[in-house]
Amino acid sequence: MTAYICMPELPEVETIVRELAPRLRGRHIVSVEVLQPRITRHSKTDITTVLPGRRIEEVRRHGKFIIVDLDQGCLTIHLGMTGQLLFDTAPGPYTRVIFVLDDAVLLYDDTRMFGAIEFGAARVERLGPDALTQLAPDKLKRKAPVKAVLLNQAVFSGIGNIYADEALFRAGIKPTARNISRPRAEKLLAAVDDVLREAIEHRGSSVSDYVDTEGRRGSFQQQHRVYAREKLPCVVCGTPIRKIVVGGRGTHYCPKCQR
DNA sequence: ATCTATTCCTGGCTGC
DNA sequence: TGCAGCCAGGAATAGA
Repeated sequence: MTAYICMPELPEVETIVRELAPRLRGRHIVSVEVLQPRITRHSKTDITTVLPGRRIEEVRRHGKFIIVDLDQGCLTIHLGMTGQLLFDTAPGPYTRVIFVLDDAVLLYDDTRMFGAIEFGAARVERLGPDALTQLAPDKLKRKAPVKAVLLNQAVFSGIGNIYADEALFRAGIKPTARNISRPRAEKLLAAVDDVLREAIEHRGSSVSDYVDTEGRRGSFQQQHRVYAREKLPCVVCGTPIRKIVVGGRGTHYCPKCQR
């Protein structure tokens, strides 16, 4: 099977949570096997001893974090770059954690191991408000480049590299702009909300030609206007899209439409 | 307090 | 053709 890369940002995690919640709600965890200890590096509690016997009450999301509420405590999952949750699949070379449930086996696969699984919500508590809630424009007024502010999960949580670039394009704001005005901040937050909701409708963005067994995965990559479009013509004005580095991340923008 | 650079990790791509 | 070297990026960390 060809692996697909979904670059899990808020819309991708939301899509996964919507699939996961009805399948996990009410189930019990039978046993847990950690094949790669690095994945549980942030956990203060050994998940292999604390999880067996727990009942799953709910699955929800904050930013890019998946939160599995249990009858006692919760489990927090971050997919990093390449994390995947797979039901009833044979373990492969990148299977890092195996959850045996009362009616299924759930695998956590992750090639690059940037993802993390921990007992408790310590890291979630350090996050800013979820990017799909009502956001305060004044929080964007900082000295750092506005794109770096968008990526700062302590300011707003859930926006990653793809949707930061896409929202800045839609708002007509250059990624390197600093101390942006109130009207521009409001415009940018409206663009963030638009792009995230549209992406959720498309089940997120998938990078590569992979189609799963149901024939559906994210398709929002077809709507990308700047991300991964370096040197291609701007969809609005035809100017070649430029790629620079902002906040240590590859950043795509239209030099004419974004000021 | 805020900002910036570096680190982790590996598949896939580039170029010699 | 083969392989070294670089690139991608979310979040933690160290340093400014």
